[in-house]
Amino acid sequence: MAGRNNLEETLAGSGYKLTRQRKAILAALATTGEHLTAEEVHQRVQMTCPELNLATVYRNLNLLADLKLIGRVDFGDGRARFEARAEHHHHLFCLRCGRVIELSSCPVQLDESLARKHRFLVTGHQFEAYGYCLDCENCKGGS
Amino acid sequence: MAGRNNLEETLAGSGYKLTRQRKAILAALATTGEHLTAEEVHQRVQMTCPELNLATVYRNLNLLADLKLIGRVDFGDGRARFEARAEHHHHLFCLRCGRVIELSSCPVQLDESLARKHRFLVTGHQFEAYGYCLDCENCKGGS
DNA sequence: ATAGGTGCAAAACCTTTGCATCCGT
DNA sequence: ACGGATGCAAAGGTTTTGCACCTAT
Repeated sequence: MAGRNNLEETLAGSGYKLTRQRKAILAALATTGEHLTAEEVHQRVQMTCPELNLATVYRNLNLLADLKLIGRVDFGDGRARFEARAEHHHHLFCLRCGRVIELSSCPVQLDESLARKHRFLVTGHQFEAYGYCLDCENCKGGS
Repeated sequence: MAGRNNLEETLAGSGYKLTRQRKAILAALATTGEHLTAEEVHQRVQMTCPELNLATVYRNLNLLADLKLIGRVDFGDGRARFEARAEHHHHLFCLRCGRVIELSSCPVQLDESLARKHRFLVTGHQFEAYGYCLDCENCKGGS
């Protein structure tokens, strides 16, 4: 597997230092499948790195996301979320319970005709789908 | 055309008052094809309604968007933007000059198999594409 | 040793809210 | 006249920044 080691090597290889704080942040994301806000990362990191400051969490989450070592997601609720998976992918977000389902394939069809028609070079996109997971869909009408 | 009149009637018909401020805000959006932040709406409205407060702009943009009388867009830069077009549609956003191109068709293919596979009811989605418009693409390498 | 990283506190930024007053119906 | 709407100011929440000190290399 190309796990944490790969991340750490890449980080160090880019001229960035491998600090205790960065290890803790990477570990917090790597050991959960969830999509954490900076605040949540900060909370989880308290256990292994109690003095780690929230500003440092922000600085590092942004750095790691810019380096594409982690992923940054926007569920439209006004705060950024971060996840271990760095590759391009999308999510189904439950509006009721907040559950997140990862999509393995990208449902966006950006063909060349679109680019030609609008004379626009698409370099990336962001897509998130909203709705209700099975559990929440069932009790939507109920209670 | 079902223009401003329609909007005003819908608003009044929903039990909401048709104030000078709301007229000005609707007019500001209707007379531009752009996607304005609350701050930008506030600026443009100064001409016709100098005392209109920014808080009122926020209250009304949110109300109008909730009533689906205007559209709310998120380009991922941390602030909401609003536009006259209320129907579901998407954009190409130029990362260099900020130009926005409206897409007439939705390039997202959310078929039923996806819902079935993940046992998820998709009620909406948000999608924006990023890249470079023709002008910016040309001078990207150059200067 | 040195450049980069961190902690702390303060500020920036966008947005919302409480309350007294005002205005559309 | 009534209830919703507004203006003002203050606060809320997230994220960034300045600076002195610290630390990985």
